[in-house]
Amino acid sequence: MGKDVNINVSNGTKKRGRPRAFDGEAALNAAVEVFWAKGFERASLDDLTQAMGINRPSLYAAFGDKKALFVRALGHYGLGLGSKGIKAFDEEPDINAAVTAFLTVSLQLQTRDGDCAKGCLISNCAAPLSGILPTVGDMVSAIESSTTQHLTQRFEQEKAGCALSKDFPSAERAVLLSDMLHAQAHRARTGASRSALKAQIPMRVDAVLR
Amino acid sequence: MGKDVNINVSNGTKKRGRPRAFDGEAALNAAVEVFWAKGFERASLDDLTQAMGINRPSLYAAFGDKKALFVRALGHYGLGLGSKGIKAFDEEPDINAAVTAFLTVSLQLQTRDGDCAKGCLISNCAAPLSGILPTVGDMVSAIESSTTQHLTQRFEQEKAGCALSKDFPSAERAVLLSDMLHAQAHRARTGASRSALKAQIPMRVDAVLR
DNA sequence: CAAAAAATGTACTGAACAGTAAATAAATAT
DNA sequence: ATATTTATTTACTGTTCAGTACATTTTTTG
Repeated sequence: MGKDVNINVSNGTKKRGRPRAFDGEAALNAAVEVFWAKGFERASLDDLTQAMGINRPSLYAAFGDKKALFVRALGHYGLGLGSKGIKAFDEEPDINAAVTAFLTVSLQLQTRDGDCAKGCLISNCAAPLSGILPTVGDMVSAIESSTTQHLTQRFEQEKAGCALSKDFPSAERAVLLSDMLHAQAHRARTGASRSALKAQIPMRVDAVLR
Repeated sequence: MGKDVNINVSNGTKKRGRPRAFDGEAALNAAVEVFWAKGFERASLDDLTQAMGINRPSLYAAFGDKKALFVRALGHYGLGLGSKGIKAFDEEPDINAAVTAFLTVSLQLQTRDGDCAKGCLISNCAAPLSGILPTVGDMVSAIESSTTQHLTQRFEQEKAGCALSKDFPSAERAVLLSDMLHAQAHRARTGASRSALKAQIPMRVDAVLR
């Protein structure tokens, strides 16, 4: 298979030993899908190794045990798919359009086509584990407070630019917008259709921006 | 043990056979606690039977299998603990106080003292199972749409009584209030303190009532 | 061309788990 | 009294699962 040369990116020297036959990022993407669809407990190692296209010892060597893999998958999701909403938010110059884009892009993810998992890996799979795998609870809190801070900063900028009134409670509304995201994920998980949730976005935007 | 007489409540005639040595409602309450704390998959039958104070065959005879027990526990929670918020809502004549009470009483439940489970059995344990145990998804939807309808009716009454403006979008705001409940549960589950969440209640009430 | 290092493939292990069989106990019905 | 019905007790069954031992393959180092 692998006719590649092992390159250690940090200093350019070649790595000893047999090279990996799989792409770590692609494997993580596959793990995300499995955990997202089945949750932590129901995702068996057979499910994971099959989806990731690697065998068990490779998984353990690369990622540690199942809990560590879940943590890696969660972080990968937070930086990848899970951040698409906030990126869309950043790209909209108008604050109303930005909040709308945040919810709309997130909704696309929460109600994907096909038989893939609905909802959100963080809200629906990781959060329920909070009391059980302590690392997971801390990670969820960290991801969310980071998002909230980011939203708060943007609201403060808009106040400076007079797009929002001077007494706009930025931090509170950032929490509220984050709550809207979780609520949307909850509805998507429990079967609400994309069109039904899309119709609710103006109401949610209004709740955030007054 | 049981020196009781078997009474069939429906017609007063005595029931054949050995009487049950346990109280079905108390057993369900115990099952609720176990599922709430551990989730469906991590709650083992040893956990359940120990907490419920019955042995395995009695559990299977009384409730069916583990899935059926979860469904029963979920329904029991929905009618019992899970409805305390809506009851508090109904008892407050002022609409602002009612919405506040709805969130406050729910928060007590979501952040109980001791080492018991935080959050909500519906939001944090049942909803994640939606795609996996179809019955559960349908039950969650049913419980929530019932709550939303109830809230909507009250809002409409308040409009008739002029406590809310004529153009108040009752149905939308009922959904929004239900969303606030889920968001609070999510925060509680992931470690937010009761006092921190209590401080956010006025903001959430404001989002619902304008 | 060895020797060392690192990854892969196969097959296994011990534990935990959901569900059940069979015997026993406690009540009512005739 | 005896039979019938229903619940409890104990012990078991077959399966699934996370994690690992061991041999093999592929690479770099000397």
